[in-house]
Amino acid sequence: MPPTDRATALNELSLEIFRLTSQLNSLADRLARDIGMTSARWQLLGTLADQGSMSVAEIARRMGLQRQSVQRTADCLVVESCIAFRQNPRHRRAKLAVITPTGEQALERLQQQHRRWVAEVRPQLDIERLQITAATLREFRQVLDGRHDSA
Amino acid sequence: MPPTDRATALNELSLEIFRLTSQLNSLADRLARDIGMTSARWQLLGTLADQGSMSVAEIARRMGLQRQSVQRTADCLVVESCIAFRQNPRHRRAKLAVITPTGEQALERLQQQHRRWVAEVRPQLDIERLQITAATLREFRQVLDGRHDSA
DNA sequence: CCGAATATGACAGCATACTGTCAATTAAGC
DNA sequence: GCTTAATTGACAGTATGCTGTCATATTCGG
Repeated sequence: MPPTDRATALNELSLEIFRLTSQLNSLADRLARDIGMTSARWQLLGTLADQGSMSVAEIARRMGLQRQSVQRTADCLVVESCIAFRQNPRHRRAKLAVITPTGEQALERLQQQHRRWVAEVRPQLDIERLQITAATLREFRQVLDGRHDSA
Repeated sequence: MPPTDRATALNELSLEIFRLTSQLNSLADRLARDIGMTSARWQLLGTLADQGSMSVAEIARRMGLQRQSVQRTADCLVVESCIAFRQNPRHRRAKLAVITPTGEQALERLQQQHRRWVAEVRPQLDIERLQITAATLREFRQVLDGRHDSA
């Protein structure tokens, strides 16, 4: 197989990933709009719910984003009373983000919306294929991760 | 398989897609930085190169973005003399974007950088798996879309 | 042929990603 | 223990998605 085909395959996959990102963000924004939430804030809230309490830098690493991006989203969530920062016994500067009752309530409603949507699309999805796809993407990402010095 | 697992699988896949989008954009920005280009502009330029000449609205549909987002990126590329708008015989308002010689030159250098990168990661990628993955993602996207076009 | 619906571009505003820089804190090495 | 490096949060600036709205151009139904 000539290198051209390989480049084409990579481009096709990349393009598909970009399109899907738009679709997923759009969907999440739509599901979250009724309760005044957005895709990015929902993602942060969900990550925090999985882990209990984390510093902003930890959340960023977990989500694969820059620290500063997460910081701003977190500040928004604090303003909306969905999360709060409490002192971190292990680090004076890096406070721990925790979900507030208001945040729990919002998340519950978001998850409800999400479950409803999953029920809708369920018949059209082969769950095992999606799992295999996620695993392949994870490997692909790790290849990209190991190449920061290419230029 | 209980619905919880299904939702988890969807979340895992979505998270992976978001992470990969960050990685891919970061990579493209890095490869393009030397020649003063960015990921988004490179993508637009590449799409235009594939198709010859298109209106902004056509490019947007092709890339799965909003018309207005593409318009602004296109305006940047005009300022940088990489593309130009010429009259459209079929539509007085919707002018056709075309690549200028400057744009061709930039694209050639970008593609050179890209080929170099592909050569680097080649040994670590199973091209057929990536193709299968892209196909699965396309189906997934079409479920989200609620339609079945084949872009 | 004409009026309504649709498509398009222009402009404005916003959400959220990025980078860069700085000071404060913690961790690591000698 | 002290110096140096790495981590963290804060702040500023930029890139690029989104939505909303308006005027204009095109297309379509009757």
